[in-house]
Amino acid sequence: MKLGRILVTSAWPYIQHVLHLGNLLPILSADVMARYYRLKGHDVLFVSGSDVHGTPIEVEALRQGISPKELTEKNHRKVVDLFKKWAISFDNYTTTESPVHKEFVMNFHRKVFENGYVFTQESELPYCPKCKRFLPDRFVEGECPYCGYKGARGDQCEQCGRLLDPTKLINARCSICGSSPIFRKTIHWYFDLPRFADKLKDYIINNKQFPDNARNFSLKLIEEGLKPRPMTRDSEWGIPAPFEGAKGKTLYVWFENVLGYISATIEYFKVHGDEDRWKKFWFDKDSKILCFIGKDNIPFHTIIFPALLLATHEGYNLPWNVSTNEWLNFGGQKSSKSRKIGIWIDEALEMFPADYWRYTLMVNRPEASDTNFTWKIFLEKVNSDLNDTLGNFIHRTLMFINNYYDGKVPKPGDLDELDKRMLDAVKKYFKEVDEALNGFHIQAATKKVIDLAREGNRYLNEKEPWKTFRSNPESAATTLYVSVQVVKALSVIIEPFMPFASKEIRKCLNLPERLMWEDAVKPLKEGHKIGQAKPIFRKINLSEDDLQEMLEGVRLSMQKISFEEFSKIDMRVGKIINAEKVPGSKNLLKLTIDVGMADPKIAVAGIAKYYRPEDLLNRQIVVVTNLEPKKIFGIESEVMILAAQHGDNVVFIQPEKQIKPGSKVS
RNA sequence: AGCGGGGUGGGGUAGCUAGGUUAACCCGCUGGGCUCAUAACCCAGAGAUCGGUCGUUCAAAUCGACCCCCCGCUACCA
Repeated sequence: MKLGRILVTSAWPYIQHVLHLGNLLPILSADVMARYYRLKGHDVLFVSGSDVHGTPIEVEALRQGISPKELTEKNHRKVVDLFKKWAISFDNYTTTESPVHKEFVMNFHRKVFENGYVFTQESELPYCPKCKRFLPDRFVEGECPYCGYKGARGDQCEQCGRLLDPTKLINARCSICGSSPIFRKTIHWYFDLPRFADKLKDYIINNKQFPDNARNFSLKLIEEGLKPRPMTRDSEWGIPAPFEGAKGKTLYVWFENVLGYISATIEYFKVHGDEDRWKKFWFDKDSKILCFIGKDNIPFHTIIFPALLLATHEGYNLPWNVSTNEWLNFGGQKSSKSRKIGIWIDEALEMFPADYWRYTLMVNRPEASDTNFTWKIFLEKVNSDLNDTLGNFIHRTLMFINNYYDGKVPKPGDLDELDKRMLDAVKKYFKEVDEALNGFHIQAATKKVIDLAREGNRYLNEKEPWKTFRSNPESAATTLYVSVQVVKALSVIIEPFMPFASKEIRKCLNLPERLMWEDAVKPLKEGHKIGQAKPIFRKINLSEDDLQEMLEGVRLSMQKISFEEFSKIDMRVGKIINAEKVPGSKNLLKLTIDVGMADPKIAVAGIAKYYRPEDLLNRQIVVVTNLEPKKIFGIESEVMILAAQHGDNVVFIQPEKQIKPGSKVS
């Protein structure tokens, strides 16, 4: 591909919650490609933003007792901060609440209206009198008329899979408040989608780089016949529908969030000067629009968005490619916040560096079909690929130069067959990664990076410079000269995937932070002084169970409680004044504890396996005094002692010095 | 129910649109080598007749038909 202008976009995450790793896939894929294109020297702009409107967000805000604006601003800030930590190289990450976006969207739809692609139609839709709102189909629940399942939703019964509509449900109720919805007449504005069927078909057929999943699915939809789509909603949280008589209606999110690709471009150049330059991206025919999405977004990007652009008659560029990923499952199941399945992008970074995740996600990127995330795979990728193969190759090369050549790239002698083969391999892999990325085969490209390191390891083993250093110094010098060229190439070609590691390696090589793609194959000169070698990756010496436990720990520690909530827990120092086994139980001790009150308190604690009663007498410990009492083995336990547990080991918490029983712990 | 995608050695994937050498790669396993390096690296080997059946063809994992299984979508859910 010759140098050009490319707008890279990723689907706008709906920020009802923080995203999980699956949600991150399109964003991460877009980042890899944006970084790659920048390295190649293209004129790149990478934009996205938070999708903040719509009913699910209103409902979530209601649940949390805050306004949709507060909820989405809170989540947006959180997500912006996280994307930074994930090294997502957005040029502009904005939101659908941005004034630029709102204004652009309203003007855009006025245009579409003026061009005659919008009409109104009245319909009867479910309305909850108590919540005073119209309900999207999925927010109506009731009994399935076919299988009798009680929790069926107005769009579909999850039990029998049949498509429903809210009028069919028996005993329908509002899933927000539980009262019975009524059906109320309302008017909505519709987009006349069928009029674009032929143009869309041509567009999709002629865009050869569309992946199969997006193309086939879209063509099928067109063949089956497009239907007009309602553009408006009876909802307050959204962008006002800019049509006459549409007071109180907002635009359906899918008719505004995709336009964010344009408004975010406009906003970027507004902020950075050069206000008209956004038009280069959206109207110049040599500019490319490249969208990354998950497979659920296909029709919105291959049909609705292009149709909207066509409806303006203004000659917008349509998406050049819509690179679509399949799903990432967790242990075979879909991510689910409520069922605690999956890993969230904030938790992940509390566990391991971003590059570990970036690599694992890209090398396992679901392209042909859904893939599965398991700890086993994660361990394999990090330990075997990153640490043993890539990290170790770099380290052994740099250590050798540090230790044997005073940290200077040695002067090579004549190249033998193996040397030439190695240098050719660098060029070969460099080219293959290039080709793979150009074809959006990110998974394959990621694998090839490790393959190059593997080639490097093989080369070192065959050349054995640790032997030839004495027997044939010229050969050893050549070997290390060649090896360090491989390291340099790696430092460049891993950058799109692992920007942090790339930077680390550059530092070890004493190279500038910024290099271009082509620099990968430009040799380091002899005599170049490199820096100190240090391991780039660390092995994870944990079992799958350990990792799961770690995740759960991280998850707990991230569930922040307010100081007020914490203050409700009354913890005090107690002194054990009596301890005896609970008759009939294996692991229970009955402890009598002085907590500084008139009467001592009783605690029933499961520590008999770890402590003998006589060892506990007069020991000071920490107890929670205001937990609700609980009967255990017929004994009322009034307080709880604090203990730490790791696997099969349990120890209680003891003050570091003696202190008066009843002293408050905080 | 319809549609889309998938079913490849023990695990994970590629190949399959343009059918043709010993079905590729990673992990794991077995045996060996090396010691520069993060107990890492390298070599060799065992292991799949490519979901099933039928068909097209000189030749099929790759094309066609039917069947079974998994995932997703079916647009007023983002």
